[in-house]
Amino acid sequence: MKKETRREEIIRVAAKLFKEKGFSAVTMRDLAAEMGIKAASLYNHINSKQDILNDIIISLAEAFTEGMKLIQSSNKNCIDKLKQIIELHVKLSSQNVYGMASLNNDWMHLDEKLKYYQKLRIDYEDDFRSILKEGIASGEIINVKPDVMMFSILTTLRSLYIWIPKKEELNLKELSSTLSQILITGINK
Amino acid sequence: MKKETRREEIIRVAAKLFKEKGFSAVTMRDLAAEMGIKAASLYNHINSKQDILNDIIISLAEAFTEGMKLIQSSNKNCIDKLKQIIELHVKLSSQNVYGMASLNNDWMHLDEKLKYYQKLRIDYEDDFRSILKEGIASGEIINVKPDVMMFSILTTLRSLYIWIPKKEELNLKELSSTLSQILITGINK
DNA sequence: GTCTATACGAAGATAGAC
DNA sequence: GTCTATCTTCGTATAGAC
Repeated sequence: MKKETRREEIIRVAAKLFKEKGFSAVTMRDLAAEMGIKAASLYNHINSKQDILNDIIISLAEAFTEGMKLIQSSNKNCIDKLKQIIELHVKLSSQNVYGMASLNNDWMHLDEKLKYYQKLRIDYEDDFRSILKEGIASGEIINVKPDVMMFSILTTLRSLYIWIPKKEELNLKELSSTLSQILITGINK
Repeated sequence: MKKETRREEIIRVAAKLFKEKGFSAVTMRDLAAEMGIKAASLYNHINSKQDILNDIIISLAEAFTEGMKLIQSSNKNCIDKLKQIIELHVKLSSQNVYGMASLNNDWMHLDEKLKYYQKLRIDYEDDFRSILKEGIASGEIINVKPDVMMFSILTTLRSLYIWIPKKEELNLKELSSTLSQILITGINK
């Protein structure tokens, strides 16, 4: 794999700080200190603090969009598509725990990219809801409000970043299948 | 009901702004403007910006703790206790949508109250987990990792504030029971 | 690629008049 | 209870030397 550029290193470290305190509470001096350099030096690699946030959030949002498009175009049934969505969230969240925090909590601080981000998010949710509605129509899924189902599943998946780093072992395959069981078939006997 | 004091009004308006932009991104000048006064005037009613956050978060966290203690001391079975927890979250979240945002996203900006908040949260999660473990022992609940179950249910409940204000009708009883169905018995047929 | 020096504005908060 | 005026610190960002 390619060596990490200085810019990528800055963005990675920034995401970690953003997760701990949020975008607004992290200063360029904080970030520089964490990198072991002076704040002014950061500007040789990035244009602005905003640019860092844009990069973190948009690249992740696009990864989710791409994953969803792949799942949609598959010929699986709806329950299997849901399982694939769960796997997608587990995979992307575990690969980029810090970025997921910004995606969830700091998207409102995007500037030029805000509209674009919001479109990606709405499209993603529309695709998700479509899968649930198909499942209801085909009889695979219970006929209760798809909005509430989507909200329930998606907020769990979107919060994975909070919780994944706390688990030592972290067998991702196992986590995906446990989550699938809980989210799809429930917890009662 | 008692008339809202100026201090309570400030805290209510602050919580609304904190939900939109986060604690760190809201300035005392923003808050004053929203109140129709000057920033200096705020300090006749509150001691500091920190104080506002403390008030918002701690009062909510204590309400959750109180609710959990009541549920625990009841003689219901575990599934019914879970349903009561869901009702508790729906109730408190709908009563204080803005405060829930701070509770979820800005708790790390607490100062003196941080330790106390963290204790309340950990105790709450311990109580929640105990209920799940009892349910597993009694055969009411499937025998999969209680941590993953708790995470899944609790993150959904903690995110209700994002979603509740978007629903026009908002029949709280109905929302609680739909959520109970989805979270407890799953979504598959 | 990093530094020092610095510009410029905005932050939280206080003093004291009305 | 609110105002104006102000203090002090800290924010992002740039210029130019090394």
